[in-house]
Amino acid sequence: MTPATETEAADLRQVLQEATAEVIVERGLGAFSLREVARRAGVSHAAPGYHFGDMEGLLTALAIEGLDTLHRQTAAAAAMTTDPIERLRLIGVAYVQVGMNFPAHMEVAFRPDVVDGDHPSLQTCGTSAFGVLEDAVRDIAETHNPKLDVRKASHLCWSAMQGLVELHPKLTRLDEMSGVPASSIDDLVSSFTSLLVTGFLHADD
Amino acid sequence: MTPATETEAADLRQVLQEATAEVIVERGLGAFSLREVARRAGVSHAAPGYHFGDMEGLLTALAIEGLDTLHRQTAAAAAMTTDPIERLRLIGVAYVQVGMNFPAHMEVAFRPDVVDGDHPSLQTCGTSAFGVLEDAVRDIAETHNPKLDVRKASHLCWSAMQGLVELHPKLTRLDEMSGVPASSIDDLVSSFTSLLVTGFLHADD
DNA sequence: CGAGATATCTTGACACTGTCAAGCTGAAGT
DNA sequence: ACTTCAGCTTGACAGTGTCAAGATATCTCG
Repeated sequence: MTPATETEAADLRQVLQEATAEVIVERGLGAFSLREVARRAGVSHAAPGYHFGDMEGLLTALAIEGLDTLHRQTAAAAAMTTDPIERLRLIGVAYVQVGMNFPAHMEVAFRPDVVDGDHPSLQTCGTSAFGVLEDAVRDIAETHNPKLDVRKASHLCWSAMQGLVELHPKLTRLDEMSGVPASSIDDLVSSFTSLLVTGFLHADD
Repeated sequence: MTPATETEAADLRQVLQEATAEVIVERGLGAFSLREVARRAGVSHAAPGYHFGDMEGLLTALAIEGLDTLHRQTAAAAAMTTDPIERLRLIGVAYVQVGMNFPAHMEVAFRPDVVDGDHPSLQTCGTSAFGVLEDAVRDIAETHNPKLDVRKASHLCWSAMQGLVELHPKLTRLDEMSGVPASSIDDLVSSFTSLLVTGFLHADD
């Protein structure tokens, strides 16, 4: 109720982003409500708009936070080994773990219909996260196969991981319907990485 | 204004689905409006609800139509060749072309937050579409590498294609920002297929 | 110390929304 | 001719996002 200090205002922005993630996870993005976020944060319905401009601004801030987390966690994973192939696998595991630990953040990160895709920070964070992956693929190319098209191979890796995160619930259901024991997502990441790297090592584009 | 015959009612359902796809493409799914669909179809705001139950029902019908189209077009593509490797590439091209020709259908097809993921037809169409892909991968395993885990390899293919369709706008932008000439999506499909198949041929799980 | 500026809210209004219920109309069935 | 039914329309309601105006506490400056 009382006006906030700068620190309190920053705290409120963080509370609003946490409430946003909570509402997305509980209700689905399709039923997202800015007023519900305000209620959970204990402020009036107009407060989020003051801090973030509008609903798109708030969701964009959440997407930036998500891609920043993705970048930091994939960079940390990459630093855990000097073996380029193992590095790619660890990056994949980190990617999927961020997707599971921050589902709302990652869900909005690739939704041009609800976030501002032109936002500079969103693009910068996305470029940084992609860079970690591309560096790992480049290392593989340098040590095992200089013929590999690093750019395209990096695109394939990201597409595969992004597709896995999004499709995993559906693929799991397909497996269950076929009576096949579903794989854990970590297991799939390792299998995917193995198959992808095998292709990279033998590629002769 | 006048009550419809059964044929006219079916026509209206089709008109509503076409208007739905149009609104999604123009406004984005995040700003989708059922009343706008009704306006474009020239009926009252309650008519879509009568035919489809509610907004989720309408979007689910669109998703089913999309997956059915995907199944039919990937099956047709698969029938165009007897070479298993070329078949997989053609399936990938067909997948991406459906994604580009029916963006609204494919956008809602994987959105559990706006469609009814438990709808039997949605699952049946999804299973059928996946089956075309899995058959192609199985043929590759039988002719080139019996050690290949067909299920996981199929999952990888679908994840990669789905990820490509969704990420292609963002990846294209990353390429342009880096001064790299962006690849066409068909070119990427061919490169992806080549890399994936190379991995499949040499896999020894 | 008081006045003015500023940041950070709140309140209220507006137009739009999805859903539901009641009612209308024409065709089909008895 | 009456009843039933499918396929709508109209109207109401509660919730929504955004905007404008106003309130309040803090900060700055003379």
